[in-house]
Amino acid sequence: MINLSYETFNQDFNTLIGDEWSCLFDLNHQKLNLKNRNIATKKFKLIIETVFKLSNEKGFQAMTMRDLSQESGISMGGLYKYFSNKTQIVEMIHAAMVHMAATCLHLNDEHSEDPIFELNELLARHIYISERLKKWFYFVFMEAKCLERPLVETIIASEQAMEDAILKRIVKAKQQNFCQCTNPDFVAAMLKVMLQEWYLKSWKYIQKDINADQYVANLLLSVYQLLGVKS
Amino acid sequence: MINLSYETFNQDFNTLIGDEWSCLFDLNHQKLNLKNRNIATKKFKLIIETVFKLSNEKGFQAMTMRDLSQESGISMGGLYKYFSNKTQIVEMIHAAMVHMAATCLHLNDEHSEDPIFELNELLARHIYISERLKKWFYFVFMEAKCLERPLVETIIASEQAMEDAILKRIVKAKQQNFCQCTNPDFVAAMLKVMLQEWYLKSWKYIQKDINADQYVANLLLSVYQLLGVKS
DNA sequence: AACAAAAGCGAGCAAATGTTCGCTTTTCTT
DNA sequence: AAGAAAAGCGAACATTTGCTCGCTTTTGTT
Repeated sequence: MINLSYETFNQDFNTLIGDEWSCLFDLNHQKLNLKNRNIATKKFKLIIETVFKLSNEKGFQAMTMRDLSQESGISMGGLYKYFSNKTQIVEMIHAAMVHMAATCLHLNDEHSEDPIFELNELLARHIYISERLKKWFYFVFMEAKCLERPLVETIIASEQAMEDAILKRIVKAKQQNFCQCTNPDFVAAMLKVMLQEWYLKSWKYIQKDINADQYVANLLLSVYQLLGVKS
Repeated sequence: MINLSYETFNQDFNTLIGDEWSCLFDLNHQKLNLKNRNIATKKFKLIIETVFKLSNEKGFQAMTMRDLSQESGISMGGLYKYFSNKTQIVEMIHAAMVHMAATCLHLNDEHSEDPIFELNELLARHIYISERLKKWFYFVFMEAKCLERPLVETIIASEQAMEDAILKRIVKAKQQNFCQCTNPDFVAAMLKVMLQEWYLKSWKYIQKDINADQYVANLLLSVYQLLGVKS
């Protein structure tokens, strides 16, 4: 029913974007006066992964610059070559994530005739990108409050956009008599929340030994059950 | 199919527990040397509601004691009569919430023969308690990281317990041939996450004018669809 | 090898933050 | 009404925290 797998998605991601850290470099090296791409991407990797680790342990606000310095092994002064202040760390992470997600997740791609197929593909793509950028999604979700108001609203809006995109496909499927769904809004909310579940509770699925492809399979099965898809 | 409503639940809550603020008083007045119940419950209400408000705006960590003082209109010294340090605020809120939830949510009540009915009741009860204690649930979910490790693990464990309780009823229903469910784990995760959705995204449902009872109705409909309940 | 530019360092500064304590005001009992 | 106890106050203190800047080390080019 769907011709995607995490394997192939991940290859696409690699060719399309490369890796997360050079993306960070590309988006920020100008204003930070970073010249050596090789050094800088390595440092970005080290710093941001440490930020993820410490934020995960006690939250971004509670993480001090001294914590970050000690844990990453980079001095205070050294750190500030890679961002100009603490809140900019969150902004950088958010901006890079949005950039990467937008590059490979095409909400408006509707080249199929079958709205159910479109829905499946939308869901699968989102699971795959959040699998690849698991820690980024988790971080942005948990620490969004550190951002400025307008940016927070951007995040809420893009969440809503995903739910709307799901809803749109369900309604379309219903109109075209592909399914019988009496509560499209609720089903859309349910599916969107299960997209978040994948990166918010990833430890649970690692523990259960369920990978992204298996999760997608479960999710698509639920789509059929919830929508009452006619075979 | 289910004889519960938020109306009746709320009445039970009031007779069983009274109100949130006197609960806070009862649990803490000894160690804080608070004598006047009347004054103290009013202050607790004022302080904790302000904590909810400020935490909601920028997070508990980012909220300073001066913010809390200014917004509540209580002096710094005055505040410290109602808790002994900042982290104790989170602990107090958490402890009171657990106490209230445990008092009126009985995970082990299985007096019915019908496991589907039991499942419905479990879900409805949880929606209702999280409706009543909406801000408490939201706060604890968002600020759990401020707590000590063992307490955080308590929270994770109780979340897992809810999912397990749901799963148990699904499996039971399947064994007794009430339904045909091929992915009980996934369905259990889905239902639990929709319980959280109610208090994490409450603004969405206020906006859509969907109340707790309507949400429960939607949820129970999904149970039927996901489990393939035989009529 | 020499030199300039980039990267890295960490003690030190200013501001912010949690908490205290001596004092005043309110409350309640007798 | 008087007095004692509880509640409330806010300036002051010690610590923490984000951040800078003069300096050293590393890197890459000629």
